[in-house]
This record gives sequence, structure tokens and C-alpha cells, in this order.
Amino acid sequence: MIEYSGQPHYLVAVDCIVFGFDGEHLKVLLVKRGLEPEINKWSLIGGFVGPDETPDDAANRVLKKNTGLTGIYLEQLQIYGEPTRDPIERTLSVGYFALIDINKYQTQINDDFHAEWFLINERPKLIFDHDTMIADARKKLRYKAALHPILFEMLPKKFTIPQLHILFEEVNDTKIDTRNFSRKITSTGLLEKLEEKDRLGSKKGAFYFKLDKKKYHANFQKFLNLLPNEKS
Amino acid sequence: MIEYSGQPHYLVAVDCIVFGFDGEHLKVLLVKRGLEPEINKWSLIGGFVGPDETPDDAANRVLKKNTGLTGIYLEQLQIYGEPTRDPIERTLSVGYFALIDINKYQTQINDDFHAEWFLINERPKLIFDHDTMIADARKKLRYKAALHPILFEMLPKKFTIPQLHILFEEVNDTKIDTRNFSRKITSTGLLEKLEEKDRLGSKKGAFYFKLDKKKYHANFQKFLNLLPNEKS
DNA sequence: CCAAAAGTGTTTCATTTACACCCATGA
DNA sequence: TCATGGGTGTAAATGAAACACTTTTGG
Repeated sequence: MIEYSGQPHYLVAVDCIVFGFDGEHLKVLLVKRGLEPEINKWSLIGGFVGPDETPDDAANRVLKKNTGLTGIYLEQLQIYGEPTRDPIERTLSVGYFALIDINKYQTQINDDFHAEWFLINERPKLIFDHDTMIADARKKLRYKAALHPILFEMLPKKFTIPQLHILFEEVNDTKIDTRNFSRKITSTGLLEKLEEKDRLGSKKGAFYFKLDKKKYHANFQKFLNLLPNEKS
Repeated sequence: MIEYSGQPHYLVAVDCIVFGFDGEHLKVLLVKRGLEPEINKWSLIGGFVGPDETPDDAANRVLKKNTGLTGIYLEQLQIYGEPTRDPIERTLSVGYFALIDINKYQTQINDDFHAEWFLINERPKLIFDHDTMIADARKKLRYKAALHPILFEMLPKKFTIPQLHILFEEVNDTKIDTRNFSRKITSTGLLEKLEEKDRLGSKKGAFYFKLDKKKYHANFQKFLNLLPNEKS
């Protein structure tokens, strides 16, 4: 029988950076690690890739297990392969970032799986290279969000432009003119204005919008220009 | 001793899609596979990840071995992890795409390592999922080339705007107005005009330019708009 | 002198920015 | 009525696209 004799074998894992938005701040979902080493320390949601699944499958599986959610927006970040990144045994990890609506399944998340949301800038120190992963994920989130309408994935079905505006500012850590922002967003043609207004945020109230899913998916690869251009 | 008992271990490989440009067409570098299975079939340049190297290290190593070149532009594409993608044994492969100046080391490539350049659209059928990898790499190359000046990596130190123009058309499989193109490229401020002209391509001759490396690296993350916008 | 490619000029149109100002409403 | 955020109007600046036209030079 043919074999790749003598080649080394490694463990392969996935780790997911799960982003959420509470209406004010960007958050990340962390879990208390359940196995040695570093048991009970905070870490990203992850797990080993099983024999009959792809890394994508594994990421979806661990996400479902830890959040109860399926069909989450999930994107491969990169592979993390430093030989000594896991002190016990060489493990390569495929990093993913996921965007979810934090309101949607908050109960399940916290009660069933001992996961917890942290403000992105006030999180505990994480195991291994997970802090690097989060930094990389934030960078990629910014990059993609400037060109593609992915941030909608973090909002509820009904949302207002001011909510979206705060989210954009939060992700990009910058101030954006509200007036131009609302025009830019609506001019993408991806939003459907609803009758209803949100009256909690202000006296005047802000109209709710929902995503036009068809146009969203059809235009996903197009380059949008969702951020103000830097002046040099 | 602590261990991740019972978790499966896999082989981990890298595969590189190496792009080059011969002045007219986009090409890809392939090698005749030297081990079973599928020995002597054409495949991407690849190899297993060694115990003391990261996947990035491994990619650079196999590139050096097969091209003689170091310092090649290299970017991680994604992981390929279908359980049965390698019929002998489960192997996950990290895909990379590389951009090189085809003129630079053509001799070494062909004589020392039995690698060969193929027109991207007239290549032999490749082993495993390597055709999928090439398709993905082309897509990503287009995406990045529309926003960042990476195509310069495929040209010699001195190049003309018409050469660059052909390369852009080739990569994007589209016609681009030469007049607007040259203005767009020069307006990035990344090019330095040289005294010398290339007189081979035309009677009038086209000025050579070279990259301003400092500005190139400083502006690499900025979003440029290097392609004409589609009209809808 | 002519053909052919390089590259500049110019007009038109679209997008982006900056910011004045109006709107709606709860307290 | 007034403070507060939501949202529209608008003018100026910038950028992109279309395309006429000039330049250069080998044959």
C-alpha cells in the first residue's frame, strides 16, 4: 500500500472569533476552557477537526454547540501554525470569524454553555495565541466592512440607521458624519424602509429598516464604499 | 502527562499557486509530482509542513526549492480540508498564491526542478483539488488587484505602462481604456518615471517606470480603485 | 508620408464631502 | 417651548469615464 511514510501528523483545530453588537459596543464571545492545559481560563470557541468533517464543518459544529445557532455568518481568517503555539502537542488551528445578532440567542448562550460576552477592549487575557487571533479578526472585519455590507449580520432583522451608524463607528473606531452616513447606506439600495419607528433612542424616533436579502446576496461581491475616504 | 487523548492526527501540507506574466499572458507554474499516488501527473508546487516550521515557512521552503527564489510575494488563500481530498490519507492543505517575475529566474526553474509554465487557460488537468485551488487563487488575485497594487510583483524592475495595462486586462479578462488606465496608475504616485524608453513594443516607444518601494509599502493597505467601475 | 502605439487634453457626469437647516416629539 | 437626535437640501470639490486629438518614429 502507498503511504506518505515518515511524514509527521498533527492535531488540527478550529477557533472562532464570535463578534456581536449590543447597541453600543462591539463584543466578543468567550468560553471557559474545559480541558487541560489552561483549564478554566478564557478562550475562543474552538475544537478539534473530526475525521469526517472539514474545518468549516467543525467551526459550524462548535458554534452550534456553544451558541445554539446555525447559519451563522462565518469566514475563514487564516491558519495559525506556530510549532509551539500549543504547549502540549503541535496543533494547527484554523481561525474563523463569526458575526451574530447578540440579542437573538443570548439566553441560550449564557445558560447552556457558560459562554460570556465581553467588550472587545475589556476582555480577559486569553490562552495561547488567541489574542493575536482577535486582533487579526478585528482587522479583517474592518477591511471587509468597508467594502461589503457584512455588519448587517450583527443587527436584528429590524434596525435603524442610527444603530447601524454606531456599529460602523464602533468597528472602525472613528467618528462618521451621521447625515452623510444615512444617505450612503440607503443609496446602496439594500435596505427596505418599514412603517414602524423605534422610539426608544430619541424623541423623534428613527425608522426601522430591514435588509433586502435578495439584493444583499446579489451585491455581496460588489465593492461598496461604506466609509468616508481619508484625507491625506 | 497531559495530552489530547484520542484526537485524530492528520498530515498538513502546503500548495502554492505561482502566477507569472510573460508580457502577453498570465501563466501558472506547475511541477511533475514526484511521489505516489499520481506520480508524474502535473500538480501545484507543494509539500508537507515539517515539525519545526509554520505553514508559511513550508511554503517559502518549497518555493525556494522549486524556483530558486526567495522573498517572493506570498499570500495565504485558505485551507483545503475535505476529508477525502487525498485518497491515500487525510491531508489538509494550506493554499497559497505567489506572484513572481517570470523573466527573473526562468532558467533555474526549468532546468533544475522540472517545473514548467503553463498558460492559465491551457494547462493540464491537475491532481486532487488543485484545479479548484487555481480557480480560487485567480478570484482572489482579481479581488486584490482591483484594490491594491500587487500586480507589480509580476513585472520586472523596469516596466512600461502598456505592459502593466496588458497584465491588468489579462488578470481581469476585460478591456480597459489605455488612456484612462495610464492616468489612473500614474496618479497613485507609486511609480517613478525613468529616462529610458522601451522601443520594442512600438515605434514611438514607451517610457520605463519603476516602483517607488517606500510608497508602495506605505500605501499597501489603502484602497485604490484600479479598475473601471461597472455600469449597471 | 503613413500607420500604429503612446499618451495628453477636455468635457461630462457621478460621487463625496461639508455643513446649513428643517423635522418631530417627549418632557 | 425647547432640547435632542433624525433626517433632508445643497453647493463645492473631487474623481471617473468617454473620447478627440497630438506626439513620436520605423518603415
